[in-house]
Amino acid sequence: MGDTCHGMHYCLFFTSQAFGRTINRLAEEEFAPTGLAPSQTYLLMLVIDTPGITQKQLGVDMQLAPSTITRFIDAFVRKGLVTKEAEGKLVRVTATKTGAAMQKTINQVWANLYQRYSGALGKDVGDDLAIRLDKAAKTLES
Amino acid sequence: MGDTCHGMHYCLFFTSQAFGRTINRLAEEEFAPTGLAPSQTYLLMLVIDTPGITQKQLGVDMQLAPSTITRFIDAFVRKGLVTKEAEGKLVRVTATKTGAAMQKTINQVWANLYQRYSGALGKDVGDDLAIRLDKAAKTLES
DNA sequence: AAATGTTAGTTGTATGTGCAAACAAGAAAG
DNA sequence: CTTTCTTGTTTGCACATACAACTAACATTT
Repeated sequence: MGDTCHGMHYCLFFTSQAFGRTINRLAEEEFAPTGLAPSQTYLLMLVIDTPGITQKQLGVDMQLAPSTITRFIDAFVRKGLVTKEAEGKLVRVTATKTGAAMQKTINQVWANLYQRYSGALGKDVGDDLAIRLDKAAKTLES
Repeated sequence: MGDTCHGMHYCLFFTSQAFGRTINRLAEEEFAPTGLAPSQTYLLMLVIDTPGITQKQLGVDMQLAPSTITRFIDAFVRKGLVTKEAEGKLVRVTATKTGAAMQKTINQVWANLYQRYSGALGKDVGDDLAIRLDKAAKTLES
């Protein structure tokens, strides 16, 4: 034992990646009705909840690179889900009526996903893990 | 609250993805000396530690799709780090001398990564999180 | 042992994601 | 006020990764 990452299976990097892939598979199944990938669904929710949010802020919230946000938002524009509005060097993003109308579906599949992993892990275990991960991500960023 | 995933920031799917991206950035920095991406480094470690391991098993261990394993292993073969040996429908993979020689470097960068996130999060917090994630991933798979 | 099903691996293709470079708008410094 | 520095966004490229369709080897059933 000592102070290295060994016991490979208990290295935080690798456990988080493996867990991420596992829960991503569940999410893709449950989010299929939205026609969007899970990460994109989350992005759309952020836009719906915060009209006029900047791409910069979306990147910070999701820990995604600016270029990734650009591409996702452009895809949403093409699908008519959001509008972009330049304001100086900023780009502000707002959901269209079509985009906002997806909120109900999103809430539904989201609840389904929650039920699914909570059922397997236990509600308290899952919630606790989510809180720890959120906190840890914020700590590591600084 | 109720039984949905809201408070988006405390949805296990999204917190795990955001955390995964954050720690992946750290890992890419620390693993740079190996010349391999972090996931590939882990894969190579598995092969070094388990000579003759099948590609199937590697996929299970890392929660990666078979096609991904094929491509990573083929890249290793091209770099002369491992050899593939067909045994019926199985493919067994073993590190070459060159591949095995990387173990020392890998251990070093691994220790660096561990130091880095343990320093930020606290050793016990990080270790605990890794154990929880490992357990949760195994639970969700079944 | 022939037909059928199952499992491991591969290849084509598509998407997610990041980095580096370019660019444009603001801000700061001379 | 110009020059320089910073910041938000975009675009070109590269790589990670998955799925679907395919092949090959094994296992089961009859």
